[in-house]
Amino acid sequence: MIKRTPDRANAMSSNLFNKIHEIILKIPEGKVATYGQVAALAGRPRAARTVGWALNSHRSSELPWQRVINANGKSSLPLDGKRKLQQTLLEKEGVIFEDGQVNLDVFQWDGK
DNA sequence: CTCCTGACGTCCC
DNA sequence: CGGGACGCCAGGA
Repeated sequence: MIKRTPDRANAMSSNLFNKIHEIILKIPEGKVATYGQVAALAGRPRAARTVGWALNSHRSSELPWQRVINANGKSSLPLDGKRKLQQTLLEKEGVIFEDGQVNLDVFQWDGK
């Protein structure tokens, strides 16, 4: 008899977070993605905030949070210091900041 | 179970 | 163009 393992969700408590993490890791160097974009790829186009929550909650050093910015092409980081750090890291990757903001038309990740 | 908060996004004024 | 308010999703108290 096939036991219907109702604990399917038990396998991964937070599928969403895992997905977000995976997507962010997929962002190529020299490119950036917006919270909304990551959320959309994760399957929750309206969960842009959740993406930010995931990063803030996890803040894994292995996670290139630097490549995740808001739809304005800028950092949503409230801390100016961290914001500067992000800009510096991205510039080192080849992302050009124009007046403190990135040209998404050029550096936004295609998602592929 | 209800209320509050948060690395966002979009509309309105 | 700048500032304010609402909506969405998930977690913690």
